[in-house]
Amino acid sequence: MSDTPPSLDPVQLGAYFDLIEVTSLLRHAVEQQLREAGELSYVQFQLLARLGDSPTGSHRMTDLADGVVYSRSGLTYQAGLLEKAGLVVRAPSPDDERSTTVTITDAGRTRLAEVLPGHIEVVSGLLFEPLSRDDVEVLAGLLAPVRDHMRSTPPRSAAPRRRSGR
Amino acid sequence: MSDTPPSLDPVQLGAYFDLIEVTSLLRHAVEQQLREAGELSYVQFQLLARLGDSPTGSHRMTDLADGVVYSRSGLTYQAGLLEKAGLVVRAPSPDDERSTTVTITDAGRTRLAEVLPGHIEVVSGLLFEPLSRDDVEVLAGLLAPVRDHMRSTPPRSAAPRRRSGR
DNA sequence: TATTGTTATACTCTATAACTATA
DNA sequence: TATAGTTATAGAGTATAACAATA
Repeated sequence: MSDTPPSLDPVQLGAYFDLIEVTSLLRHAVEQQLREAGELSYVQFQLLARLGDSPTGSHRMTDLADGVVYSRSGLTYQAGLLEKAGLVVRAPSPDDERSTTVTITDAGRTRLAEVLPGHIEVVSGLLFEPLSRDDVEVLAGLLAPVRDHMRSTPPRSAAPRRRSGR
Repeated sequence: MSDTPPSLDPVQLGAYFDLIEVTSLLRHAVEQQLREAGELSYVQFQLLARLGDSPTGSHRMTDLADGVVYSRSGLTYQAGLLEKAGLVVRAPSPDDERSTTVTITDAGRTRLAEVLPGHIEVVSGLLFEPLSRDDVEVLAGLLAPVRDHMRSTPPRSAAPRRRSGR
């Protein structure tokens, strides 16, 4: 509580509101598509996509928790659902017995492939339709630094127990 | 399933992912701030802010439901919470007996004022810090048409049949 | 002791459908 | 009949804290 003047000019305010509104609507539409096309929540889709992107098809729980915003117990819950559905498997990590390695299964990849086209279609039709190629490039150029800034600011998933340096 | 080429180029994909990630992190931070500073969920804050912005301090339930994405029952639930907390009042509309008019109370305005500085500080520090004034203007210029487009797209259940040129 | 992950639990939120009442 | 809103209910998702196991 020092010298930060808390105010947003009208342009900032508009950008902020539009950002929230746009992603809210987009998320809503995408979640519906994922649910209908493949019985997946958005978080589950993100996890599957992340695993599918990995060269090994695997990630440690902690890495997934850092990538996806939520808490560890939340990740355990979601990973449990995915495992129950046969889309991933969990196994102790070879190098560190404390860690759990999550790996996407063939069924998981299949499910991902089933869902992806519709997903892309929604995003394409809803988000990118009114944007030219140049627009998209500009947008990407604006968002990347913001993302980096947010990522570098506070550690997320590992909730600091007691005194958290700040 | 034939002529729809569902694909996003790398730039689009990056923009999409960054958009989701950025708003996810932002939302998370903002929700925490709102909760700590004023016992408000984000939806509740949006409702209060919308009412506070109105010249009359009032809106019909339907208008609020249209503004905030969720279902009517969800709005009833949230409005109930706000009313229980004394931040809004509900009354039958004078002109249309079916409608309910929601009005922000003085306590609601006070709460809003308590929460707003911290809210703006979070948004400012997290979203706008890495962006210049020009950047923000460009961003706003990109988001506005997207928002309009999304708002004007009525049903998105299962109508992916459109392939215009690209 | 610190880290990784799980479990138990409690709670918030959202959606669906049935219902009331007004137009 | 159509619209506005509420209620009941059921389910998904998240966070917190306590816990066990490994480093």
